[in-house]
Amino acid sequence: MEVDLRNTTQIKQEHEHKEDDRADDCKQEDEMQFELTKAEMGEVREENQRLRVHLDQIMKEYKTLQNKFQDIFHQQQQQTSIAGAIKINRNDKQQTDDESELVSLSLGRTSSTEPIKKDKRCSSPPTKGGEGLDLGLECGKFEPSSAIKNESSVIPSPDDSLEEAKDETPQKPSTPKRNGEDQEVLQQTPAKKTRVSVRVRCDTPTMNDGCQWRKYGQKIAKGNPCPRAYYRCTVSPTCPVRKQVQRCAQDMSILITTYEGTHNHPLPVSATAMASTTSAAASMLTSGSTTSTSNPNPNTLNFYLNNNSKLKPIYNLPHSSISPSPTCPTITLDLTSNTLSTPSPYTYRSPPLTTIFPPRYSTTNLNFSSLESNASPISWSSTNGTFNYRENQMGSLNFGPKQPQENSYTSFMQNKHSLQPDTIEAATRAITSDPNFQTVLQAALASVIGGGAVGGHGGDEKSGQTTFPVFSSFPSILSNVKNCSTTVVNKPMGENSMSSQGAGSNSVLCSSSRSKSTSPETSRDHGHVV
DNA sequence: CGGATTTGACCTGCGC
DNA sequence: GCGCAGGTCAAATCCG
Repeated sequence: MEVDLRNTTQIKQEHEHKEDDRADDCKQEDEMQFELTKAEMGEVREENQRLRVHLDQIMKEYKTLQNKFQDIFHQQQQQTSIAGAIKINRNDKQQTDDESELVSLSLGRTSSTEPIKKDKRCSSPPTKGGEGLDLGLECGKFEPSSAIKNESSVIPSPDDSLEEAKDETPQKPSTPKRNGEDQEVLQQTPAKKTRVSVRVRCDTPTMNDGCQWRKYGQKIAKGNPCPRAYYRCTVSPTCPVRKQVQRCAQDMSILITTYEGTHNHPLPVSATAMASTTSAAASMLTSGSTTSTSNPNPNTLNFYLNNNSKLKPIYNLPHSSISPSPTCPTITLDLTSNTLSTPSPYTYRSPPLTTIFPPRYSTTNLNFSSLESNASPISWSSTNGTFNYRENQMGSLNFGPKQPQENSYTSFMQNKHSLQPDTIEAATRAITSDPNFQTVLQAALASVIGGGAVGGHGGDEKSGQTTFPVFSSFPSILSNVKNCSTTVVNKPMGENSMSSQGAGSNSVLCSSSRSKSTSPETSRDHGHVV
């Protein structure tokens, strides 16, 4: 019994001892943990500090570039006004008149064979051209600050409601004063409807853009034997988005779909690419920068896509008949490209890229190249993430003008040969840093890349994560584009509904060094994206 | 039978 | 003010 008691005591003591030890261990562990956390916090704080410094530096650079660009632009304005006047007098009058009412996003070369029809409605007097500037893509003067101001409206989100205000509180298109002073007022009260028109070769009655539509009317438009159909978005009963579908009078195989409004509801994944594109394009109209009065045709921005040494028009000039009236600024995304075959002499001709990249995505040159300018293109190097003068290479973005008088981008680029390379680089950086520009670019790319999903069997995208090479140094673009494009980048484009097109059709070959090799056949129909 | 489409009527804006 | 053209409405019709 005594032994037992002693044993018990002993055990008790040992137990207590152990508990003490454990407590000590715990204490030490806690202390260590605390120290570790402290150290980590210190590191984080340091990192924070570094980032802050970095941010300050970036902001500083941004401000400098902004000022620099404005200076450059002012110089360009003077030059352009002279050069533009000469050009207009020579042979560009028609186009000037037509394009003044339209914004054209041309990821690809402008069609040279499709005549630009002169429409009564679109041939407006010069004063009305200025009208278009106010709410259109006013690139005559590219002001990052104003772009930042409107940044929120530029981000192409399916839920973004660019025109919600317009649609929910219908306003009669008043006749506001169209001068620079009223710019802000106009932006706040978007009286004009912004439309995004998509031209695409399509055999089906409508193109599958991923949304649900209900037809509510049909009309034979004058000058076009093909009826125009009117559709409403039925995904949400309150959705203000409408679209018009019409065959092109000149080419019945071309389907012209005009979108109006912005979806006020979540969209199916398959619809996001188109929605992003239209939304972003529209936002370029509504959130436009301030106007250059000296730019006779500032509403046109052309995006050229260089594909395998051939410039492929992804977005090009619309037939002016599509633009219904000056009160409705229209962006036309032209995905019909087979009319063009001759590459621009100013475009870098890349070697047969199939030897370098998988055939399906053999190259990724977004070429904003000049058709008229003799200047070499400015390119954005994917290797160092900057724009480089006369350094056009595979996987680069080349921005250039089609017409010298078109907008600030183009007018700026058109005369770029007279500028110093470093100046150009600074300016291009400034341009590309603009949220509007990035948004439209990303949306356009998303549309191009993601077209298979939208145009074909919507909604069967895969969740592959393929980084578009050209974005590797454009984190902001990349991050946004990822949302709508990467899911479709890997999609075999042959699946889309446009695969019926001939070999001469627009083939946007999105190169990706990381993409898995696919059959050459699947590389053909990349361009038909909607 | 319910939802989608068709189609003629009506409304509105714009040019003359 | 009138006519024209584009856009929308809503009843009729179609279709699954």
